[in-house]
Amino acid sequence: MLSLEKQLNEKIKNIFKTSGFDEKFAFVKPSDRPDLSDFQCNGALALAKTLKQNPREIGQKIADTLALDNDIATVSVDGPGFINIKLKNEFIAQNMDEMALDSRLGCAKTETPYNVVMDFGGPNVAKALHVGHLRSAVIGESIRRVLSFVGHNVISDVHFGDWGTPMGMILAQIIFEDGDLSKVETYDIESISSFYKRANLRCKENEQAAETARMITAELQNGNKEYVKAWKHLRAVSVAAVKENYDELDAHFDLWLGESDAHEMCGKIVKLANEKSISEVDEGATIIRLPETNKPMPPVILVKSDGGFGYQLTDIATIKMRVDDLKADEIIYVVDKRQSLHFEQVFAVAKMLEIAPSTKLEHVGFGTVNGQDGKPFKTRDGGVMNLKDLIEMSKDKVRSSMPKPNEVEGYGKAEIEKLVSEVAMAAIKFQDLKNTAASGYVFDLEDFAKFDGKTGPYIQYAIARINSIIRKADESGVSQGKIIISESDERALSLKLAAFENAVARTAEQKEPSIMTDYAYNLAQIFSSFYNTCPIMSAVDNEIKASRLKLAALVRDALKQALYLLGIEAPEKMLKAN
RNA sequence: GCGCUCUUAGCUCAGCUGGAUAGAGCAACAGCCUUCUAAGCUGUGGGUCGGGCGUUCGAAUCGCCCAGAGCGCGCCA
Repeated sequence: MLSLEKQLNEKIKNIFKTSGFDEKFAFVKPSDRPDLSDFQCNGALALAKTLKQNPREIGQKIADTLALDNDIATVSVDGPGFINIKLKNEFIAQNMDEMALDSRLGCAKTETPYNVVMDFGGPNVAKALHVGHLRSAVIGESIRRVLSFVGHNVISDVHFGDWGTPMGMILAQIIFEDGDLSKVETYDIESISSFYKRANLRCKENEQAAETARMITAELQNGNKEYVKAWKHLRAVSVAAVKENYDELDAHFDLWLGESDAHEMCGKIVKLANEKSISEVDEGATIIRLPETNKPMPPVILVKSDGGFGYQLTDIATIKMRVDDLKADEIIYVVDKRQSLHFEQVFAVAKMLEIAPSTKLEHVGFGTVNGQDGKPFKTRDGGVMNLKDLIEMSKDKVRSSMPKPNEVEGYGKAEIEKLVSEVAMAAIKFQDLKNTAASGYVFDLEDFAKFDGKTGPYIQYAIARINSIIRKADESGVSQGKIIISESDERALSLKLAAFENAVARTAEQKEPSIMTDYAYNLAQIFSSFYNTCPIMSAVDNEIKASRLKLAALVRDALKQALYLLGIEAPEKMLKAN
């Protein structure tokens, strides 16, 4: 089916076409003045500018034709030239009936599906995920779900940080403390992580230690058997730990490749750059200079003076692999926006090397999670907060508001814990996703355990209440019927439902999950008003009862789908302790 | 120094080709549970959209200047 808004746009487009107006202005948007109209078209204003004509006259011409349409209740031209459109209730109702039959809720699949490779997550060996990793995982996963719902073929790759200097630092630290690498394979993630922390400190203070670490890194990359063997263990343990984290976040990765997998290709890229004569050797490093602009554009270091590959080279090589092996039409990096210059450089080199001639490269940068001081968040001891701790904190808060296991029939320990997890994760993810990705936000521990107002649990709660009504309807044999719109809350709710497609489309276009959180919240909010003013099961009129039941079920479907697109679960019931 | 991104209600943030009375949530205050889960609903108060100039019939939105903040700028990733 075509969404209501799209149907309306078709009508307008036809009028523009027959009137000889540029069709690019032929579209409506939900009215800014709900007291005056359901939708407004500002096209006359834009047209007037290009045609140098009176906007009200153009608007009136369009409005007069539109008024003849059977689905339109009233059309008026107001103010400087807004075309205000009010739809007939029957048209909206019929649209809802169609939407209820459509498993995609009015969202047609794209006619031009792409192969999209998504690079998000970005975990590193020996580092547990912390709050800084939250955004990439949560935003990336949401965009992944949205793009694949829209119909693209999305492949996600975690792009594990497993090949840089930190590898040499850890190995060096272990050798420094143990004398050799003989005990490496007995170390778990905690000890590897603590080796890394000590390595970090030591290399900062001691230039000699840093030098040794770089040397070991280079030897590892050149295939030193002893180092490779130890490294394999570090990597395996880290991947296993990180997988657990991502499972809990419900972030899905099709590929678990890492920087190390691009190693061979890195060598080829260096060769290619040399053949094309775009690289040069400077101070012992192999670099590519980029065209001067008005902004600082440092050269890209392919090979460091110690012989190790630079991380930019890894990203460049990975682009080639994604284009060659995965046939990527588009590669999306969901990475901290502080890396924007890095990606600008990498994309520029990819272009110079002609390794991705028809692939769109895009960096979706997100802002940092900041502390009260406006700088990237640090705990009191100067460290970063573990993601696991954040999740536990939120779970504790949820758990304390829940009934104890077996207090509610069918809810033993396992069921309660599942519910606790679903609600806590909803609170955390929604809290993060409701912010525009590009802007950072101030970290407040309390925010991740809030369940009132514009939060994930609020939306889950709306769904749970609808589920409850539907269960009741099933028990008493009441079934859904044709939608009838008579109350203003029914009308408002229907119009919001009709906007689902628009919300999905905008989220996909802008790769901006906050558009979806906003929509989901507004829909849940309008439903809550409806819930209070329009009784369903106790409605006296059977037709109204059947209509409202169907409307409620449709809201549930839309909210569940919206939450799915955000990576959030929708529990059947929301329980609360007395 | 150069560049990028920002500055909207007490706090955290929206604001869809430039448009009509700039919107939410939280916090505050006042109501609503014998009625589909009160994690809810209804209402009230609260903003010279950082400052200035300009473009325009019209600017939170576009341009320039200023002030303030964050981030980035060759061998960490």
